[in-house]
Amino acid sequence: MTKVTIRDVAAAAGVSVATVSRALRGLPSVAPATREKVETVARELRYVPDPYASNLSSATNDTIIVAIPFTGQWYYAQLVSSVEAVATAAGYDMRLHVAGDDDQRRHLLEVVLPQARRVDGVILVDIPIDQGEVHQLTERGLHLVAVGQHVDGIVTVRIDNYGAAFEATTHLVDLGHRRIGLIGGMPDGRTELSIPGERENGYIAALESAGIPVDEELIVNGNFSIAGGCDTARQLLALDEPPTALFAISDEMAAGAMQAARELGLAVPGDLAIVGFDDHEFAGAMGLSTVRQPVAEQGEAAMQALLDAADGQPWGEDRILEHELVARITTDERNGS
Amino acid sequence: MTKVTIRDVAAAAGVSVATVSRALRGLPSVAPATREKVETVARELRYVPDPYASNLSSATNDTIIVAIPFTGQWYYAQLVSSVEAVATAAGYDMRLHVAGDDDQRRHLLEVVLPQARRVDGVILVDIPIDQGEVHQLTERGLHLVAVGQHVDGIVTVRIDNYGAAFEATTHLVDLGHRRIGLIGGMPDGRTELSIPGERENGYIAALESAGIPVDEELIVNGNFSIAGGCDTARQLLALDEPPTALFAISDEMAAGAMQAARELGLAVPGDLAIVGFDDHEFAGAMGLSTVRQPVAEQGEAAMQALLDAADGQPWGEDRILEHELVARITTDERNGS
DNA sequence: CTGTTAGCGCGTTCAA
DNA sequence: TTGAACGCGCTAACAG
Repeated sequence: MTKVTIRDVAAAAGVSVATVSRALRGLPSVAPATREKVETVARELRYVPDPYASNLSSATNDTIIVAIPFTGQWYYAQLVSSVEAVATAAGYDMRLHVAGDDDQRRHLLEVVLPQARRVDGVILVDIPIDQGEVHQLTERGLHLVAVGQHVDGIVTVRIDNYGAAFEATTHLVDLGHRRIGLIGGMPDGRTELSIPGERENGYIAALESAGIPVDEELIVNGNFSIAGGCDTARQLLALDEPPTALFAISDEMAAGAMQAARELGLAVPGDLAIVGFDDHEFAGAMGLSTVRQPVAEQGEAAMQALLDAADGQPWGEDRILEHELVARITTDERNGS
Repeated sequence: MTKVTIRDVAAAAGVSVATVSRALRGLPSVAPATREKVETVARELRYVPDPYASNLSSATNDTIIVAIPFTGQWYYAQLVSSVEAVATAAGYDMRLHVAGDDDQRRHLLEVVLPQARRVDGVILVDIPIDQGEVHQLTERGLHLVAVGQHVDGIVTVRIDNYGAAFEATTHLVDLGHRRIGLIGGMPDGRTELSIPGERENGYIAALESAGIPVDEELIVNGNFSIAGGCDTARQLLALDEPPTALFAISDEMAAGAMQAARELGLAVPGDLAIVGFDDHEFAGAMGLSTVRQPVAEQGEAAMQALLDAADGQPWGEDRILEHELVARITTDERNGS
């Protein structure tokens, strides 16, 4: 790695390093001829500033951290990828941090972030945080944005999980179902996510507003995985009075439920209707009815909110994006197969 | 962001900054008592070294770049995630670079990487690179590792794509199929990936070794997407003499094919058998027969190869990992539905 | 074993 | 408009 430094450029251009620095960053007070000379030389020498050195001396950082609970899941991958696009376009570096269980969460919020150097913003995706922690971090000058679940005191980008679950359940009710199972619950190792609860409340409210009694037996925990969805669906379908429809609060779990139905020889939607949540890229191919949430838009909005905050704009209300019920084959009444 | 520097620690501990640096990094020549004192003070002050400053002065970097053609795809997300785990454990920072089309690829290889500062290794995932470019980069001191497709002169981690495709096709032949369509081709905007060709060759060889003539009409380009798989499957099934089985060289395309079959009212595997490639997380739930390739292992092996290279070990042969045919419902002869 | 002296490569004062 | 000097926070070389 031969390295061409700002000094080499200065020498070759016959000016001082300060002038090179100014010229290359487009600062005003540089004679046009000088600037052009410097730019030419820099290009010839293939000079690129060392970001470490430059950040070190300028005390700016232009780096943000995105914290997610899990890696490898479609939803988080999409989200991160959309944040990254906006961040890169704005000249920011993005770093990823995974904080799944409560220990990791605490470590992130109380060790990594408070001590983080060269970081000016954090996007917390489905990461619970209490007011004391919020205070500690904002006082340190960190800008915070939450995605997914609401956090008091900081900008939150999310959808209406309650309303979306209400619509999904009502869709099943409208098809005539009265025994509707809910595959909900927390991902493994988590206990304090609010999103599953919000969706469960939407489910319950929809049943109540349709005059259908809520049966606790029909509410199970599928831990947000395909395998979990499969297991819990099997369990629900083994009940004395099994459900005729299932609402899974993630498409992974819905896919698992479809697998369980197939293994049990049940026709979907003939014997069992299924609705998922997210509109995973595979949902269309599987014919899975689901609630679409705008994943990339949430990532973009979150990064934009961070940029606004860094720009000195005060935080406003939660930014609530639109969801949409997408009815496909797994709830198609004309399709009995 | 109040910042506590090494000087604060030195002052509080009553020693010099050099001693603090040595003590905290576990270097040998430090008195046990001094070390303990320094460590205590550092902990109380919540001191963490600034990585930028430390890299700047040590001229080490401990950063690698992973280059992938696309973002958001399951295969690449898994791979990156597994590289990241090994990199983090080894104390390396990982940066991600997306180089999809040929312009981006050229920009990466001829601008970003040659000029990259503070980077000591690159993992190229399905990124073609010619010998001149390899030379230019290795001469600059960069360690290179390829994943997916073979590259002359550098360590490559991959599977036997030819053999895997041969097995998948033979599986269909063994089930009695003689008209077998291939959904292959390049992802949108790419022209020089070798993997699709290798799999296509495996397909052709399997047919020939079974004495089945190769029909060019049955070989189509699904550009590695769900939508592409759906479109091309529709196209194949509309032929005068349509195939009774399809081999798609990615699970996404296979899923698209399943969707097309359903829309056309064809039973799978009764009317149409389907085999995919990758063993995507959704393949099990869909009952899709496929070729499993060890995704995470490839990422781990690649990062390990990079560490070995940084350690001065010479590159050896290609590291070829095992694949495995996973027969599920879409090729189950007992299942006519 | 420890402290002092030099930088790493850059941005940012000040004078000039 | 330009340049010299200083400092960012840390590690490396040398003394002692």
